[in-house]
Amino acid sequence: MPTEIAPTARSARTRARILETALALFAEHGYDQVTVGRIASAVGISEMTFFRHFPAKDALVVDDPYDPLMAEHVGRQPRELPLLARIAGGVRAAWGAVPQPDAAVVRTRLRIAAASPTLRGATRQATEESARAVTDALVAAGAEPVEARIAATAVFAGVTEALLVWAERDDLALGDALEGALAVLEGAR
Amino acid sequence: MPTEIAPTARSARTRARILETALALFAEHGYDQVTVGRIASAVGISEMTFFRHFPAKDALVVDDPYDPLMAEHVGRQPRELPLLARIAGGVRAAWGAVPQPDAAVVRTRLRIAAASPTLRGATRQATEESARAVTDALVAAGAEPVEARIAATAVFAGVTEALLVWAERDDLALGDALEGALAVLEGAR
DNA sequence: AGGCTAAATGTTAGTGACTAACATTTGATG
DNA sequence: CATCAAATGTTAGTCACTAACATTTAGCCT
Repeated sequence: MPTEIAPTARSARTRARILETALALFAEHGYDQVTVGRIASAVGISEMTFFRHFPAKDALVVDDPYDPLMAEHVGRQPRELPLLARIAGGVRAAWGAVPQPDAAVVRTRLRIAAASPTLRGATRQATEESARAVTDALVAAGAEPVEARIAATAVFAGVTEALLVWAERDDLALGDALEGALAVLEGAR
Repeated sequence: MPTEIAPTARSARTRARILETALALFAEHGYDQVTVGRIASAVGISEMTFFRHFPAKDALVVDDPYDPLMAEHVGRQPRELPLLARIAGGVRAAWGAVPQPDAAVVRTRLRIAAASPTLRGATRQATEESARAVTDALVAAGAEPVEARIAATAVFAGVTEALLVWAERDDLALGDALEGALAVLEGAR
């Protein structure tokens, strides 16, 4: 029998309980005020078990599953465009192709992230991986590697900033915030 | 007599010794392998004294004194240009106006930073402040605040990435690396 | 030179994120 | 129901960083 890759149902349940409990505590008291020990005891597990399900405290808030999709769409953009425009266009296309996430949940996470300098750093760190995926796609499409890397980093930093701005507000649609950022990054503003 | 603002000579000497010792240790063993305790004992001081001179371990590597200058030059760029181009132009102008730093020292620091994920995060975090300074200058010059913030974040992320790329190489002049990044960010590529 | 005072440094004790090694429980499966 | 692996627990430790309080050092005035 091959090694079990998919997590057990039990494991998945524990993980979900940790996440749920932690986000609620963060939203109420602030990320930095809630220790891992407090989360663990609220869930009814040991600290050690927490770290078996999440590699770090910040992994509770920072997560970013869209990289491959964005890389794919960026790779398909017309090569004549400047790099920034190709990436922005790819992000726009990927956004249109993905099921719209639950804005309330995303906003909760991003608000938590925006409120803590520690977490803003971790969030930016996470964009490094998105940028790398997109860089690779551009290079595969013939772009110069250093230029691709710089352009991808810049666009994702800008998009991340737009998400943080959006999270802080109540009067803005997620799609509009994204579109505004992409316009800036395409040089339209 | 007014309160002494400037640090004492003794304090400045201690600070310099810490910095020197630490950078040498980092360059030899890697940032994450060198504990604060090790730095302190190499210098011949207590850990506590270390933290009196530097707020955190990463402050030894991450430092960034050019913000006001860049904000000033960005504020002077022609308002008709797109935001990215204004900021890129301002960075270019500021770079021309500043005494060229000792490339070897800068490279050492950036190499240390590039080699550790922790530190790359801290470096990016530090660019947040540059971006804010420039954002304020743009807003003062009439730009829309959210757009300015996104553009500034993107440009500084790109420039930072260019510096990290440069540090990894031996065959590239600092000015050329910067110029290449600015060209990308202006949409010229 | 000799003492005064403030800045610099040291000591001790603690918190919080994380890790390693090893023991125990739990649950699905034959 | 016995079994075996996955999940969890326990204990002990490291490292960055902080707080409170004691001690030393160095410039300065008489």
